[in-house]
Amino acid sequence: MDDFSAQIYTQVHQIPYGKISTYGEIAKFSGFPGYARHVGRLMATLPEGSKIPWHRVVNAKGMISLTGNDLIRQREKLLAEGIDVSESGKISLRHYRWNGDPV
DNA sequence: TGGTTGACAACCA
DNA sequence: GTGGTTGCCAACC
Repeated sequence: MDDFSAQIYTQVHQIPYGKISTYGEIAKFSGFPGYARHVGRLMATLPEGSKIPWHRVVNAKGMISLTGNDLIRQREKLLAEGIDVSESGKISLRHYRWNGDPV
């Protein structure tokens, strides 16, 4: 557990219910601008029982980058929080984007 | 050591 | 809105 992952985990954990953010923003807010890919890699390697709301993190286009079963799983979680997600995994960033403000 | 890959981002057509 | 290209940075092979 290095500082980078710790910061990312904390930041993602700060995303309030019903809100989402992008990989790039998460990285930036955590103090590591330009490390968007690493945020994605971190999410990909999260343990199943993790308390991290990884499903609230999407790419800059506001779309889920996953495919197949993983995409469905994330979409279901978001829908359960009241976030509108299209069948293709597209989200209305305009309304659900989190600006990084503390809860 | 060096080329490839990736849950990305910004830009352009 | 969608699809292709380029830039990034570390992990992976």
